[in-house]
Amino acid sequence: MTTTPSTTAEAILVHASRILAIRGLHGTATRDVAAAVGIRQPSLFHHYPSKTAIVEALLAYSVDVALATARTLRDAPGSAAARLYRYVRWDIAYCTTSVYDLRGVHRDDVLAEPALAAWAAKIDDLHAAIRTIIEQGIAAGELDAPDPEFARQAITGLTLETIRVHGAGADDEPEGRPDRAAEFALRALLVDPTRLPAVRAEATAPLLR
Amino acid sequence: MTTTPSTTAEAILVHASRILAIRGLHGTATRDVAAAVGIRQPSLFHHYPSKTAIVEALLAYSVDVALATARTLRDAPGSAAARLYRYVRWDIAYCTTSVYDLRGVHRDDVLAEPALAAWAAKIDDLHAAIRTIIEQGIAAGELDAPDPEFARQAITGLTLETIRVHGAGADDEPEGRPDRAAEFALRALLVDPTRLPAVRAEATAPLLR
DNA sequence: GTCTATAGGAAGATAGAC
DNA sequence: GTCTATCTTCCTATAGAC
Repeated sequence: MTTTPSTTAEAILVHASRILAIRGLHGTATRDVAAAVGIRQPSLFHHYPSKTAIVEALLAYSVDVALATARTLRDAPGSAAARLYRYVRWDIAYCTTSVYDLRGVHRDDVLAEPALAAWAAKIDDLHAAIRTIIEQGIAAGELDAPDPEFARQAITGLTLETIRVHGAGADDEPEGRPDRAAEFALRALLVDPTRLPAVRAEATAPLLR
Repeated sequence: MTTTPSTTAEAILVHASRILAIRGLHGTATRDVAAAVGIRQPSLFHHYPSKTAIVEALLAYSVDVALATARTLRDAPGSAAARLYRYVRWDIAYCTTSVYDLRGVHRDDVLAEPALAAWAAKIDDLHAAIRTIIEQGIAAGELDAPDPEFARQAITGLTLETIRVHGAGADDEPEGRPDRAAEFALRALLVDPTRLPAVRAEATAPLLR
């Protein structure tokens, strides 16, 4: 958060993400972004062809890696509970240690924009991969959820709110957040909650290839 | 959702809430609200003095009752786990059975608006009441959470995402949603998860006065 | 209570100088 | 790569007729 961006294009993304997080897509004026960067509004368009392109760059940063990670974990060996723990932990760590404030990027005002429909579809794919991991856990008798899709929604809500609170600037140690969120989700889903330490241990170990 | 509003003022709230849920505060144009209602844009201002006043009416509907309910449950007798279950269940049922689409009302683009700061403060009070119930549960040895504030955030995220998905129009039975969300939260927090049926039974019974 | 007309400003984006 | 100047469109809100 305190790192000075090296290029103007980077600085635009940083400041745009922060304003977007608070004011939303339609409340984020290119003039305000430019002012935060320290340039005039038309200069933005030398770096990005449109306001939408700025948001797409942030979506790419947020969604592409998450989708790849979720699919890797979906197809990885090991217990589904540990893979789910690992994903939640990774996702929150990835978003909360980023230079960008990614709170605003997954909201309906962004994803309902027709020009961004492809990103909404990618997020659907991401959700499907996470749901599959949950279903694997249920099939293996590790997890218990009456409706895997509801469990996925619950984890999404937990994750997004954790990222939101972090972005809003809570001052307690952010180090523990990813693990706390993953533990909360797994405690709610594990058939045998006493397995949580073992699941955490497996999820914290280096990933097998 | 299919009920025809009785008055124009009501119809404005219904349609404004739906557009607000998708497009956000700054993306919700009074022209679009008026068009959905079937009147011209300036006619809105006969019923509400400003666009902000429309949002305030929705915030009042959403927050005032929730705050009163949370404070009542905070001070009510009975186990804290059951009172927490009851709150989550009630909150989701209240929002998902409303004529309004309340997804957009708790978002940062609304609550960061200077004119709506009083409502942001009320939501802080609401969160404090819920956190107190969690702390009561921890003190009583019923609940286990390393950080009560984090547990409160997790429940908020779970609740908001459940309401969001409902508003987005998932077609599965919405009847089960409030209980599923409350069960998810309590399973994650109960020291002894096998007590969940007893907690649910207490939470479903009529509230003592 | 709804309308037309319009004020007054802010938005995204382009043209072209330097 | 950044600037000034500007186009065009969209916004909230007001005035006043019916």
